[in-house]
Amino acid sequence: MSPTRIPEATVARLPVYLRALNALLEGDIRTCSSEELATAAGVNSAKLRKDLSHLGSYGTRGVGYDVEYLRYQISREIGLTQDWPVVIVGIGNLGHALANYSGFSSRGFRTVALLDADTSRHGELVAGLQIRPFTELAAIVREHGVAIGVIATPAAAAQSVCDSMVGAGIRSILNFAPSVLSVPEEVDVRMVDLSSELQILAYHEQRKSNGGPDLEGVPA
Amino acid sequence: MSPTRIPEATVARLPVYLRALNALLEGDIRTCSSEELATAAGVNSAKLRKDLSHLGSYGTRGVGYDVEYLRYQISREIGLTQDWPVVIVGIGNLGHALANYSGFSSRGFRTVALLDADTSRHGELVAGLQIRPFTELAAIVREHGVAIGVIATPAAAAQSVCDSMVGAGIRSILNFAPSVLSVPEEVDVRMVDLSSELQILAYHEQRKSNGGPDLEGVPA
DNA sequence: TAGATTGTTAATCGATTAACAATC
DNA sequence: TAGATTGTTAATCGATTAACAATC
Repeated sequence: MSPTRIPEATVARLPVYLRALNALLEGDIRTCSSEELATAAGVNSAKLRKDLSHLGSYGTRGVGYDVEYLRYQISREIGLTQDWPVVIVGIGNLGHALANYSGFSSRGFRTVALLDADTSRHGELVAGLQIRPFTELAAIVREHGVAIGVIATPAAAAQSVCDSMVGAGIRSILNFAPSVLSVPEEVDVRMVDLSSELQILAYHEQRKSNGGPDLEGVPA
Repeated sequence: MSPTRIPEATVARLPVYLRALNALLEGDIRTCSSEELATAAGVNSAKLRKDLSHLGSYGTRGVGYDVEYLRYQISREIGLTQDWPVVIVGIGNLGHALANYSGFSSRGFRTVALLDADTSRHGELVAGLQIRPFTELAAIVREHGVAIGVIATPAAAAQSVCDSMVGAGIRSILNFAPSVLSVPEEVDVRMVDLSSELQILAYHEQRKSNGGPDLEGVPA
């Protein structure tokens, strides 16, 4: 009943739980405890139960959770029971990969157009859709009611593509280009930086190799 | 002098600062204040200064930071002044995109091999490298001292590829396949889930459309 | 010296975790 | 009733932020 504010950290884990529930269902597991689901999702069970408690009370004490039912409740909470038309701009290798990515064309999301500025690519078929001119963006957004745009262009083009998206009425943008985007307050941008993750790994790897707890590898 | 533990949240932002510093340098800006750098990175300046204070004292009060010098210090902290040989497994569209991704072949990282199980792809040239059989993994890891492996295979293959990587001595894995990986304690896995981000956007978008502060859109 | 801006302090806020009462 | 497991409480931990003393 209450449109409770769900903590941001919890929201970020809901997709992980959803994936774990799907994996359980594929293994024909119909019921699970918080312990089992937490293991499948790679978190600890106290955190999982706390997270789920923000959505409501969808388990049964002494028994556990009905996998199918919990999956539905999480999907509904995220908004995946609605239809989300998506447009992808920049159909290089990454855009191509995204267009084919199962998570982008399943449950809730529907890629309605692939746009690229390169005229020589127009008409080319990718993931069952023809690549179309970037200039058609506004018309496509209007026609399909697109609320989410994905940017997979080179960094140099990203801000200008972003501006066009905002101008066309898109208020949620997923940015794969390695550049910070300026947007009006009401627009939500999420940045996925492929190389950041690699750098974070390198940081930890370096710590492993170098000093154990009590500095080591210091030349005499 | 002290090998201070840098907070995880700070580590995750260092790549962002690095990118912002690179952008400033490209614009021929040699000096910046915490305020300017924070804007370029998309964070607030108090957080930036707090983050940088964990690395050391690399600014000048009343003046700001030397862009080049700060960039070097952050690079060194992350470990990018070392050479990190990387191997990518699974050369579909995503693997292809990663192989060409600038962040993967610049400053510190060096892709030494692209592997795929599909024999029909072997020998194909991608980003200047020939695709090689997955069976050569162990030999390549040994030869080049690979410490970081990237998985860009379909979900079904990911765990088995991961096991082979661990067996070959890789201790840091970046996983783009949508599946949770089981690894020994000493192995570090980071998961990049392309569709999670889309789902998080959808959640917020849904909130925007539906209820303002005082529930709305409730049918009478 | 006056102005600017860092690096640090301390207060606040949010997230995690263990423990357990509620209850199936 | 006994056993199991949720949902919640409360304590701990870590991250964020504003404010300002230090200092260039």
